[in-house]
Amino acid sequence: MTDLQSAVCCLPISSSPLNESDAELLAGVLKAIADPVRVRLLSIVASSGEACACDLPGLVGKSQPTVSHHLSQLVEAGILEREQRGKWAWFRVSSERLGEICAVLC
Amino acid sequence: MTDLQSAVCCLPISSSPLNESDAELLAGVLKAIADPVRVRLLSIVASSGEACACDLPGLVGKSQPTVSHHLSQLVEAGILEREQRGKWAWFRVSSERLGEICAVLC
DNA sequence: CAGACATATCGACAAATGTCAATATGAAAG
DNA sequence: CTTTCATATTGACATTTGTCGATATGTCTG
Repeated sequence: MTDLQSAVCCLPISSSPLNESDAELLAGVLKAIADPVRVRLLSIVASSGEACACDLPGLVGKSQPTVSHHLSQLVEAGILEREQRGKWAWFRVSSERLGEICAVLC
Repeated sequence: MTDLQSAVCCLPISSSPLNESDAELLAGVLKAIADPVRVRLLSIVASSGEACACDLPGLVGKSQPTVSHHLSQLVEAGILEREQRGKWAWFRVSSERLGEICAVLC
C-alpha cells in the first residue's frame, strides 16, 4: 500500500471527480477503518484517550498477533499514533487525520 | 450483510467503545465506500448532483456489470439513492447518510 | 406483441483479507 | 549477559472481494 502518512488526498469528493490515485488514497484510508475489529480498537482508543496494546486482545476477543496486525494497519493509515513506553506500546487517535477524512467526505 | 438503510449505528466512536454489532454496522458502511472504484463513482455522483448509470462504466473504465455491482453496494449502504427514469437509472448522494458517517467518526 | 436497449444477476476465477499458532524481535530487570 | 515479558513477523489457511463474460430482467417504442 502507498504511503498514507501525508494528507488523505484531496478536496471534498463533491467538489470534483477524484482521479484514480486520489481515489486509491482515500479508499486506502477508509479501508483501514472498515473492519469491525479495527472500528472497535479505534473506538476503544478514542474513548480512553489512549490505550496500551497489552489490554486490547482481551477487549476485542482476538489473538495478540491479530490485534497487532490491525493496529499496524491503523498506524500505517495515520489514524492511530504509536508510542513506545518501556516494553509497552501505547496508541492514541490522530484526530487531525480523522478530521481530514471527514473534510473529504462531507 | 445486515440492513444498512437505517442510521449508521451509534454515538461518536470517541464517546464510548462500540459494541460488536454497532462496530459491524459502521464497518459495513465504511467498507461500502472503501474501494477506489466506488470512491470515484461516489465522487462523480456527488460533484454532478446526480448521474446516470449509463455514463459510469465509461467514466471509471470498468465493465457494466462491475459498475452495477459497485452501485448496488453503495445503494445498499444508504450512501447513494437510486431513481428509475424510463430505462435509465439515476443516482444521487445521500448527504444525510454521509453526514451520519462523519458524525460518528468525528 | 416484438424489438431494442439499459441494468441486474449468475458463474467463475484470481487476488486480497482476517485469522491464528509458532516464532522472532526488542526492551527492561535481575 | 540472561531471563522475562510485550509486541511484531512469518507461514498457512479459509473467506471475502473485485472483476468480467454470458445471460436474464425490465422498460420503453413501434
